[in-house]
Amino acid sequence: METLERDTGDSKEASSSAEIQNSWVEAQDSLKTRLVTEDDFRWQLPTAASTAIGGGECGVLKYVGGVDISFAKDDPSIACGTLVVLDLQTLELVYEDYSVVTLHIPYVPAFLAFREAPILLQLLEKMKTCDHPFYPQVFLCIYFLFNLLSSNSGIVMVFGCEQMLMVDGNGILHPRGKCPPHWQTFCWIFFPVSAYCSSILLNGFGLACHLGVLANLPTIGIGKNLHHVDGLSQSTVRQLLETKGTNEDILSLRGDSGRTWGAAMRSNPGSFKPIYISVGHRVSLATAVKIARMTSKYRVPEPIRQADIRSRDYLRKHQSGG
DNA sequence: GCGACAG
DNA sequence: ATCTTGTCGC
Repeated sequence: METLERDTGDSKEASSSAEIQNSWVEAQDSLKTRLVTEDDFRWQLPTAASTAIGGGECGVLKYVGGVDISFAKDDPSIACGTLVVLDLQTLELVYEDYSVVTLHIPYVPAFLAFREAPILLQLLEKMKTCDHPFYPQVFLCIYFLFNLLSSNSGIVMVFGCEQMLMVDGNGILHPRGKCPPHWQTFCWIFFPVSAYCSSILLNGFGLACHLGVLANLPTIGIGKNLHHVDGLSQSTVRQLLETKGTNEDILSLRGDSGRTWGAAMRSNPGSFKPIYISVGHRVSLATAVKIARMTSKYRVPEPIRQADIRSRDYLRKHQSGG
């Protein structure tokens, strides 16, 4: 039987892939109970008025982070994790950091986070421990206290109150939330209380959710391809976009069950290859779409695109020639 | 039973 | 995720 290696401190245990996947499912379910799928942050999105005044006031979202991972062409186990932070107004880069590591966990569809989250969390931790000029220092102390009092995760994140993170990968648009058609409606009518509890568990839990919960950060998930779920497929989405014509560039991703998993957005009216936006953590879909739109110069929003490009460049420069 | 399956 | 050439268009 195929086995995967698992690091448990000093000793390495070999477990069957089925066992490991079961433990991954448990971990996802447990983290999922802490997931917040509505707006839960202190800042506001910049408006025309706030930018006219200058955009420097407290409370207006000023920075957007982006994370991505690239891989070496010769050795797929060598990876470069990247964290960038862009100014939301100018889309200029204000921070970048890289970490080249060897990955031992394979990519398994629906369990991407177990492969990629550790390296990305490490970059976020590192940023937390260093002071950076664009950090709102006042919030930093308050937020730190708040985290100390309320945190039940092992990671206390101080990212400031005016930032959020875009993740290359999905949020709740993820297959573990799959449910039979009309099951949800049935439950809401006859068992409203348990349905409320289930509605939490029915969410998928992709990389963006995983990172958001562990780092206690607002996150949104950006997929460049669709992870098929609840009857949704790339061809379905393209057909729907075609029937919508050029009037609308945004499409709500409603599955067979009636559940909305996210949104498909195309930057160009003529392009039928959209990006897939979904809620990560502490951000509603409406807000996620707004932020994706205001950071999109090209098909892929800038935070993700910059992380993507720079990650590949960094790996190229540092694997050959030093 | 078989295929599909983010990065 | 990565390997890949040119080509068409702003």
